[in-house]
Amino acid sequence: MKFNFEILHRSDEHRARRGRLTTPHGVIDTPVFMPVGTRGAIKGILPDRIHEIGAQIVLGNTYHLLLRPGADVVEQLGGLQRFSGWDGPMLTDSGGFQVFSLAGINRIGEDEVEFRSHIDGAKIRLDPVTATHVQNKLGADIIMAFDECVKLPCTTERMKEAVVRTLRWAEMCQEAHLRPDDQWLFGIVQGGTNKEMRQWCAEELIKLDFPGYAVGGLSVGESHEEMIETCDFIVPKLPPEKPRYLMGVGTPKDMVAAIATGVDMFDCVIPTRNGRHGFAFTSQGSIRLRNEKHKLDNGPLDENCNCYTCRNFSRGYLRHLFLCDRKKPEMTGPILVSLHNLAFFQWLMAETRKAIEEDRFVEWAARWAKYE
RNA sequence: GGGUCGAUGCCCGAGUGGCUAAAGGGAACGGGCUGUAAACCCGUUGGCGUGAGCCUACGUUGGUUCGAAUCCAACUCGGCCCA
Repeated sequence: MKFNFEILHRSDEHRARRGRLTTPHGVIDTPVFMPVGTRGAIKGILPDRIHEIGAQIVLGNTYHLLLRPGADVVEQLGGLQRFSGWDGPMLTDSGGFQVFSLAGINRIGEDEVEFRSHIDGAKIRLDPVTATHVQNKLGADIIMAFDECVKLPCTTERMKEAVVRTLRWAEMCQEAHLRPDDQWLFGIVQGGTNKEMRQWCAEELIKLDFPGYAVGGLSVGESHEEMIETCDFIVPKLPPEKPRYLMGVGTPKDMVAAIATGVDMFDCVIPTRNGRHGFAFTSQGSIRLRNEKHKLDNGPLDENCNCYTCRNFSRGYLRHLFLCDRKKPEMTGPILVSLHNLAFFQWLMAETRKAIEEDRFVEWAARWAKYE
């Protein structure tokens, strides 16, 4: 049994689920937060620390790895796990998000997207079949359909166009998929905050019977309330026995609220990016380390955290690492704060799982609704 | 002792009659970051006022002028050169 997903606990009071996802490279407890390692590395963090903080799965990105070093290179160097020194489960994004995030320098055709490489300006073509085959070569346990993520707000016509494309591409990805026994391919529900679009997209994808479903196209500018409202509408319509993944989300508040709608998986660059920028998440709220009030603070980032950073370094020291040269912090600072943030996100998920198991999720979620 | 150059906001430094509360940089302070083109980007930084605006500021004192950081004189301090 290479793959399996089981719900270990649920409650009648809410839709949060405590689950377990089994993959060829290991077991993942859900709800789960997946650190992002776009180019085959989580910026600043070595794999042993990723294990230490309890992360069970990390992300990679098709677009970036396709540009450099190329899917063949990764494949010949043993696949993404061997290549990146991470032996646990992995998930690769399809590059679909780059269609959106690199908007303005790309052309979207019926069945392909042309990018201008951000590295050297060369024209890069990506299509559903290529994106799938690249992900087959990279070898992650979970791979994603190549979708189109539209920037919000947008017209209904534009959204419909993207959903039509996403649906057609989803089927193409499924047909092109070369390793269905080793890699689970997830479909992605698009539709922005438009419920009609969301429902239609979900219904059509469900007909294709993917082993897991993602909700894409959120956290792209809409409010927290709109995002959660959309999840609250669409997540319960996804097959309950399959994993649900809310892509690109999010903040602690976003994630706990989304778990309440039935989401099982998250990924976000926020803990690492913000960590590099001197912004720490803690159980007591967030901290901007550059702020003067931490200058003489000898305490850890988070009294309740047991991560390497919190065990060994004070806020005052971390602040110093960011401010000893404002233009170019001591690299240890970004590394230590990224590590802490990831550890905090793992702690948050572990505690949330426990809260679900112990039937005190509602109370737990209320606490995080007020975060920040 | 003689000559010469200089003294600008927290620091460095531009400006050499009005468009100057004064370029630019540093430093300090603050904000942003949600499937990573991001160890990045953006603000604020004389005082008071929400604001129009008012006040105080370009070493000191005095002068020229409608008007001076900018021109003149003396002085104070500093750099360099000559004795």
